[in-house]
This record gives sequence, structure tokens and C-alpha cells, in this order.
Amino acid sequence: MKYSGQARLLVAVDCIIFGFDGDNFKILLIQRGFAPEKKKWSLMGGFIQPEESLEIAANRILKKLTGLEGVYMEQLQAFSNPDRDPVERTIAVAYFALIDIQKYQKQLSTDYHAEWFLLDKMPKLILDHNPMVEIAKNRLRYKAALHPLLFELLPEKFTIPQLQALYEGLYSTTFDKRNFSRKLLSTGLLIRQKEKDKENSRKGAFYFKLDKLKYSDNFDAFLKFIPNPDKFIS
Amino acid sequence: MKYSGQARLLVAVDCIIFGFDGDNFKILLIQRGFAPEKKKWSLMGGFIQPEESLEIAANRILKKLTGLEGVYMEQLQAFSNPDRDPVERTIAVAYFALIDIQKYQKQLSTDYHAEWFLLDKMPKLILDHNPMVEIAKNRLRYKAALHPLLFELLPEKFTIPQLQALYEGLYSTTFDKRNFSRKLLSTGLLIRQKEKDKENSRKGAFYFKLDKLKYSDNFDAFLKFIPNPDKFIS
DNA sequence: ACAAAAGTGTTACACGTACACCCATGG
DNA sequence: CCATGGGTGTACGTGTAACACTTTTGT
Repeated sequence: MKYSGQARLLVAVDCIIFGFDGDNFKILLIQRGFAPEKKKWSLMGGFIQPEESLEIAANRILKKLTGLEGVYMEQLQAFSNPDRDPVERTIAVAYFALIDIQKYQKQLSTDYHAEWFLLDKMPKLILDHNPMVEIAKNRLRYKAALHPLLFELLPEKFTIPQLQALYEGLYSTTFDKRNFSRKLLSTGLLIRQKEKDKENSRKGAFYFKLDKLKYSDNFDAFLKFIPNPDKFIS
Repeated sequence: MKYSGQARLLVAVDCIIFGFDGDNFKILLIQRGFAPEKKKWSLMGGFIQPEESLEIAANRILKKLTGLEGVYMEQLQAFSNPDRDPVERTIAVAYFALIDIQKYQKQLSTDYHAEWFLLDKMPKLILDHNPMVEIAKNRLRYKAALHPLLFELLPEKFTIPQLQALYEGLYSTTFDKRNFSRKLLSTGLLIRQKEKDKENSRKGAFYFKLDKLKYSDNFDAFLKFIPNPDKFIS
């Protein structure tokens, strides 16, 4: 049995892949190898298959591009302007993913001509992909102000100064390092390791690991993390 | 030109309609008049038409059921489990709307056998509509803790005790009325009127109106409104 | 010994919360 | 005159933000 007399549409999934390389916030884009808009920059996307959920399709697409599985991913929203794709009416559901760039497993610029771009130096993208990224950036700022989310972008061991650089990158601002580290340590989510990172300073900075158990417990108890979050969220 | 070799799917829009009648938080449901699941309670929904965006479809559906236009409405998320509709594979995009029940213009139980239910005394719904409502409730709690959103559920003129009842209904808790009114008035969003509501008490409670200009300016500057929001958000 | 980044402590202020009494009115 | 709900003020504790100096170590 089927529903009769109703239109059936293409449904695409587009992935907004955020990454952090230790210094900068970045986004992974591909260069389309086929018409229309060949050679133009784009989000990685694809059509949903008949037996897939959107989540599964998004993970399939992410894996195809990065080789990674088990990555933090969240549904952003559906984009449905009837004219958004000139070829054929398509509804796009956007997902955003957070990955540690060190873990990125494929070579850049091979299969899909993929490239990491600084978040604030992005090229023009096809279709409505630019507004998608803007909305995703905003959602990430919103959410990271309230939840301990950005750890997803860091390697297992990281230092407080790295973490601070990450937050400062996302919000394009600077934080007082004393207040920053006190607030973070007061969450009890970080476990100090014995080793130090000696790469980035002479004195060396202690590595920390995330207390995974407390992390999942406290995911929603992290509000008020960014001072004056309203300054940053639109 | 078309994309070839890709599956086309049905896309439905389902509306979660929240309302407040002055005392209680409610949700508007309909009783399906057709098979499958005839007579069972359901969200109001419909299929997207070829020339519509999802937003427009959601507004069309809302108007058909309530007679209302220009209502606060927000995309919740897409639901895409391949088995979610046994008749045919359908992706549903859920929207939630906030309306003042006094403004509801249609008669109950006519065209669609619609009925208002207390939010915590909802019947079992068809398909995956129950989890949709749960997710919507949660999103509303989250968002209302951070933004001055619940005014959408009130008439133009309202009293502080009404407003407090509304918040207490959503969070299933009670607030100290002194702290509540001080915090609200300190936002500067409320303009006190000269008249009082004499219906609900002998002394009468002053009516307030929303300062619409400041409201839109401050929509994102309302964080930290609920004490310990993390207690309420999951 | 010097440069460069890591790490730590104190103080002032704002905000949040708990709490108790008076006011206005209709019956 | 009294019961009912509306409205206000204060004191205390917590959390946030601003701020400067010492430590470590490689060169």
C-alpha cells in the first residue's frame, strides 16, 4: 500500500565538517568534480538511499570523505526552498560534525579534492551552502557556550592553552587565562596527566584527559560557560 | 535536467501545537479520520507540495487546523527512520508552534476532531509522534530558559501571575513570586498597563504588555532566565 | 641572563536566592 | 472583618570578572 497522489522528492544530506588543528578552527570542503557547478567549492553531500535513515546517510558520507566513524555529529536542520537546487527540487538536511584534524585519515585533495579552510576565510560555496555553514557556526557557538562539546575537536590528550585557543577561535575573542582555567578545572571534567607538552613552550604545559564518565553525565550541566553568551549568539 | 538514479521520497510535515489557556499548558491533537490508525490520536500533519517550502507547508497545515496565521513556529527536526511509517517510507519534518488558546478560532472537534490535551496527560499517538512531542517539549524548555519565548503563548495583555503560571507549567515546578517578578521586570521588556485583571483575584493584578521593539532586540539576551536550567534540560 | 609561555591568588561587584510582611478588594 | 491573592524589600552567599606576579626552561 502506498499514499497516492502525493509528490515524491529528492532528499539530500549535507555535512558541515568542523575541525581544529591545534591552532585554528577549520572547515572541510570539497571541489565538485561534476556539473553543474563543477570546480566550485561545496559541502560534502549525497542523496539518502531508500533503506537509510538520515543519520546513517550522514555517517556514510562523512566516512567516505574522512575515513572516520564514531564522530560527534548532530542534525542541524532541513533546507527546503523550492528553488535551492536549480537542477531538480531537493530537500537538504544538514548535519554538522566535529573532528580532530590530526585524526583525519585520508590524503587531502585526492578522491574529492578536499581541503581544510580557515573558518573565516571560506570561499563562496554552491547553492545555499554558505548560509548552511553560517547557521551551523552559530549553532555550534550556542551549544558550546552551554555544553562541554568542543572536546570532540581535540585529541585525547590536550593542554589548557590548546583548549583556550579552541574556544577563542570559535568565538573570535580572547579570554583571561586565569579565569578560563579556573572555570574549566572547577567542572571536575579534566584529569591532569603527568606528562607535559613541550612542543609549544619552554616550560611545557600539562596534558589533560577528559573524564569520560563525568563528561556524559554532565553534558547538560555545563551552562553559563561563556561569559555573556548573548554577546556571541545570534 | 534531473538527477538520475536516485530515490524520491515522501516528505511530511507534522505540527506540534502548544497552547496555554491561562492555567495550563496544553497540546492540540487530532483524531485521524482515515486509515491506517483511524480514530487514533495524532499530530496534525500533511505532505509537502511540489512548490512549497517546509515552512510554508507547516503554516498551511497550522492554518487549516487552527485558522491562525503569523504564529510563532520553529523547525524541530527531521525524523527519518525508514520504518517510521508502515504504509510507505516517509520522512517527517516536525515543527512546533506556540499559540494563545484564546485566539484559537475553530470549534473544537469539528473538521478534524481536534482536542486540547494537558501536556502531561497525553494519549498514545500514532507512529513516532510521541517521541516527537517529547523532543519538542524538551526543546521548548531549553529555549524558554534562554529566550523570552513564552510570551507567544499569552494574549497581548497578561499579568505577572499568569506569566508565572505559564513558566511553572512548562517546567513542572514552582518559583518564588518575588524573585520571579523582579527578574522579569528587570528585563525591561514589560510595560505596565493602567488596568487590572479582576477576574482571578479580589485585589486585581496589573496587566502588562510586551515591549515589542525591545523584545526582538533582546531575543537572544535573555539567557540565565531559569535558575539552574540544567535541572530541567535533558 | 633573558625571552616566552605556563601557572597561580585576591579582591570588588553583580547576581541569585531565601525569606516575611503589608495591601487591596469582594463577599 | 476576614479570606484571598497581589505586590514589595532586605540580607546573605555564590559566582564572575578584573587584575599582576612568579615559575620553568631552552637558547
